[in-house]
Amino acid sequence: MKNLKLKVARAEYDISQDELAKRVGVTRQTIGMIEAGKFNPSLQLCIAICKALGKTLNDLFWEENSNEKI
Amino acid sequence: MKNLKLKVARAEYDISQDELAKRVGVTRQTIGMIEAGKFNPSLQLCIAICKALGKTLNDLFWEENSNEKI
DNA sequence: ATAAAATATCAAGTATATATTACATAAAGA
DNA sequence: TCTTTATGTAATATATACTTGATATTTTAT
Repeated sequence: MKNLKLKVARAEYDISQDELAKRVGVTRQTIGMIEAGKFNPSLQLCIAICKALGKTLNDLFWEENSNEKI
Repeated sequence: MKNLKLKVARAEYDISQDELAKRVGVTRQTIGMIEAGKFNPSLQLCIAICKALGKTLNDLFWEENSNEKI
């Protein structure tokens, strides 16, 4: 499934996929694939992305509605 | 680095590494390695673990103090 | 309308998460 | 003591995250 939260957070910071990729040490393609929901990033990469965008894991990678707590 | 939060959450539920592993569809060794901090799990596995233990990504996998926001 | 920048996507290669099998240790109970 | 359960760890195998390099399309600016 697409990760729109990531795309939005990147837009808030006004940085390109390429720029974010450089900041977290991966390639532009990897960021593109994550936003497109075409794969399953590692935890460390998710954390690096969150830090680069001033967000937390829950902000960018947690689907509230897929959680049955309430 | 060790993931004590995961070990504690598992203890709260009183389930073994093996039991948690079965619930999330991996092997006991994989859970053991994550708790021991010996590798970098995938996002989907982290999410599955969180759901099995009634926690969120931030609860189990986010290090508050490694975040420079404040 | 054209150029530049950003994104999408693809094929082939490398690195690493995860599985499988196995052995070892410690704790708990019979 | 002997057995069972939980855990740690290691070797080899496989699946897949991620890279590299390339082309194509879309968006934005001039």
